[in-house]
Amino acid sequence: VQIKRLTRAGLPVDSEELARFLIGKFVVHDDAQGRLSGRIVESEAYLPGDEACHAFRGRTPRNGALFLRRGHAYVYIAYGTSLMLNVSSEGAGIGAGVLIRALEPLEGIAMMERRRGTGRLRDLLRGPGRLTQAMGIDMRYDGIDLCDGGALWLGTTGARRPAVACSTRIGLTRAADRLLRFYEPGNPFVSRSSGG
DNA sequence: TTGGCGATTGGCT
DNA sequence: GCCAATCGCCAAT
Repeated sequence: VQIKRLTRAGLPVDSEELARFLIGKFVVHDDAQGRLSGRIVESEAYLPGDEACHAFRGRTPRNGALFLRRGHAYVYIAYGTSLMLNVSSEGAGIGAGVLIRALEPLEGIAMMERRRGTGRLRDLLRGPGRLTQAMGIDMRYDGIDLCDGGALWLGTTGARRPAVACSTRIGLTRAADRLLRFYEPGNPFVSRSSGG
């Protein structure tokens, strides 16, 4: 299967549309030791004016990447242990993003197994903290452009858009009832079969 | 300077 | 399903 780079012009301009659009697309990391890739099966949108969005209280040293024009990586540490990968999703100066919550493994599975310390395929990329660990995505990628030909990028095979279901976002206390989580129904690599 | 609080995970019941 | 571990961030002191 040939994966082609997505350009910025190919990304929807709206955050919620981008979160839907990314289901069925690919995250690719051209690591020094080889290519790692997975198909996006679950995402969440964090919108401008959304209380759950890290950008809600304005720009800070941590969340600066959310304010870059769409198609940049925002990487942060959750709970002191897990790294989260997001794609900035609005114009420059507007803080919003899409969290990548789960991938279906495609390439580099042996390296993912080593990094995760498990041979269970289903546990490699299911969950936002797991997928960054397996793919070798760390804080060095915070703020990088995913559309500039670099080592971390978004791709497509040109396949037909899959079915997409939506639910409430996972793990939130604020704005917990908004239907901004998107996933491919029935896909076993989705972190949970439904939201709240 | 500090303490409360997470966009989670893994282990155990 | 429940719960503790873990630590950087940032609002309030």
